[in-house]
Amino acid sequence: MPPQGRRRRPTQVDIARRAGVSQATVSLVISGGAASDQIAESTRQAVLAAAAELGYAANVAARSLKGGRNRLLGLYTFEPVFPTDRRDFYYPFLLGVEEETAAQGYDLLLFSSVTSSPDRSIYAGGANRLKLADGCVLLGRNVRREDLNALVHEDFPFVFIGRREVDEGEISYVGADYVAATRAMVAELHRLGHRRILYLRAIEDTEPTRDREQGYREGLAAAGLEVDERLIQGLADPADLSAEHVRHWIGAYGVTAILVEPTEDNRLVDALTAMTDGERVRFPEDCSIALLGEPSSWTPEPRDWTRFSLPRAQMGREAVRMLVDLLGDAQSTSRQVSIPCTFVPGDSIGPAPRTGGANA
Amino acid sequence: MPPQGRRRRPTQVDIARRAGVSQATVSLVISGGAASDQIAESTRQAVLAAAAELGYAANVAARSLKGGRNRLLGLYTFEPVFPTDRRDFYYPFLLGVEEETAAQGYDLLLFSSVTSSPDRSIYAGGANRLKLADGCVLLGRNVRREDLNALVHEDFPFVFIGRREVDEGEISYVGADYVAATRAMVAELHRLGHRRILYLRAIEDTEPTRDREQGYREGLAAAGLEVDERLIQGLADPADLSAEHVRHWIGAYGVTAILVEPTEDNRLVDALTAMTDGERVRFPEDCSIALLGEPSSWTPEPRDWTRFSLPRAQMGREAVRMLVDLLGDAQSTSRQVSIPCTFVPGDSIGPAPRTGGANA
DNA sequence: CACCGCATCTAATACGTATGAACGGAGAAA
DNA sequence: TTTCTCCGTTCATACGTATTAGATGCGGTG
Repeated sequence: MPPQGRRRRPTQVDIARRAGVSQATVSLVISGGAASDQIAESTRQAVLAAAAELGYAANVAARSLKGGRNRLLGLYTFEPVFPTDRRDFYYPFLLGVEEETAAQGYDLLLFSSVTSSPDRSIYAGGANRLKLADGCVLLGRNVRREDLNALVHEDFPFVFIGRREVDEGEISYVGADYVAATRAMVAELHRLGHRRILYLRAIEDTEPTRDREQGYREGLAAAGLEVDERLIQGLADPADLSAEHVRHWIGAYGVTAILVEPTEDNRLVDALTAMTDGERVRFPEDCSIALLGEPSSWTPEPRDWTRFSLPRAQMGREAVRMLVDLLGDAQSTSRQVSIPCTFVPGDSIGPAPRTGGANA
Repeated sequence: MPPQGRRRRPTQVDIARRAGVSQATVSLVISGGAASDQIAESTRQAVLAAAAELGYAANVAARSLKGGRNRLLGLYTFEPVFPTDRRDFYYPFLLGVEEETAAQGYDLLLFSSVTSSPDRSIYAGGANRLKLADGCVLLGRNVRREDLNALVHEDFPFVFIGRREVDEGEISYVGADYVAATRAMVAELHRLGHRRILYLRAIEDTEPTRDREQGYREGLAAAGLEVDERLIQGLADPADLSAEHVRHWIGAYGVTAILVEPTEDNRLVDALTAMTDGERVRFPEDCSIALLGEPSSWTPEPRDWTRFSLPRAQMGREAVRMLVDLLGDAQSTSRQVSIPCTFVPGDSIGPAPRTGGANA
């Protein structure tokens, strides 16, 4: 017992003693729910008064230990969030998540401690800290599959922002419709007369990348173009993208337009800017280029690249709505939603040059 | 009870059964700490093996229930945070708070539900929800004094970002040193030859405003200038600031420089931009002007106003460090820290016009 | 008068972990 | 042989809450 130390937090037992009732009664009154109307109004008032006087606040740990709910939603990011460039990318998601969390009357628990641990597993401390919350929104490109599997296995309610697949069963997610957006981008380029369209994809084989590739293939098919596998190139690091590469592709393959997949940071935009600054390649005069997504919120308008943008805040809101919905559902059947992206015209694509011939 | 329901998470009891020991032994092995070397090596290995096979993960709720603490820190904002302009202002604080929270091995609880409630009292729900966390960082200009008093009264550990005073006792805070920063700004203007310096202060009488005024007075005193009370004007809404006002002050009072207190949004910058866009007043040709602080992170460089900026991320970090320190201290003596601001030279002040005479 | 229904409330227990006290066995000292 | 010590392990309990199965009292009914 702390002799003169910080006062112990009041518990339901304290309230019970003060109000002259039992702890069980206090619990019934406080948690409010179904059985709460079984309580006489006078008793109820007495309990509430005592609680207010003592400044009572329920103990989250105890509540969730018991299996009850504590009106907390968690947010966990698989990426380290401290690099500021990425952070700018994730901020809109956070905004949407927090806004909808508030609207639903929940509080938001940011799992920072887990995030900062050296190995980025949810189970880092030997414990699954996520379970402090009633449910959790997950985020991030580099997912630990084994963690996802474990979560599904444990039947813990969560929603992923971004489409994700998992070996054992279906998971709930709110994804961006990269397939449709990429398909539309190909269609637009085709409308402008482009026939040789290069697709620069990320080297890792994640769902977003697969979706873009599928959209690319579908777009070509819809335009009646054959897929030239040489025009699908893996790009390990966007910073590698150079004027030499572009000139090579134009010369060797007759490429007139490029679709490139951005990373969450601004390496791609930096590389593009570097190319155009020296006038070594001009977009769209030498070659059209469009971004299959939207990188980190570039600061002072480097250039209005043609791209599509995902409604990140909206996705955050939608994910929270889905999660709350999931919490209310005893069956916990998984849900999947894809949200359309917005086409941003920009100024980096233009008509295909007349001289560019059929070079298939 | 789930009849065929999903597999229950393994507990220490499960491990104990499998390894043929007691739950207590498992706990001793798992938690590892001091008493762990009391265990025979063979037993230890058996337990660890069983734990690994079952995929054990400790239950955080149970663990923190036992310990009394959650390892949760709260963050509460007195302002509604949804207007995006303000949000940009508060974001750096959040960044710092979250970073240091993570570094300290805590998780961060954003009190969104309280924030969104119509009356913005901590005690909105009848109970003090802040107590979900072990301690809390508070933020925001428009504080509810009665809430602060109650918190102090309840002996709940918290740290305010920004200097705050309270009737009953001292509270802990991490503030910006507005006094010194404003004093330095006055000194700089004096060095440039200015003698008639107007101070536009917020109309509300909050600590940050009082500190700036004190710095203004101290700065004048240090420069050997008398305080002309007419040169201290209250400004209800920064949007009210107009070219007519400025011209009037120049003409009637011989003002050559203005110090103005910004709000957390961008109304002030908008008003300034509106003035200069029409060339109705030129800064610093017609009049020097400096901002006593830094408004919302203006998007695409409207102009590099002379100002000082507060290290918001650092303040956030410092607040968390202080809070954790507070948690470890049984006495819970209050702590106060003021962090110096950074002078941003900018281009909106210049030498006082020669013609400007002593007009006191 | 026994019985029932009803409205309120309480006793008891479970959740999973940590930990101080207790315990049993083996050897050593008496 | 008895007593003591020490080591490795277990017992028992507490943490704060939610929940279910009763307990209690009371008015009405047959």
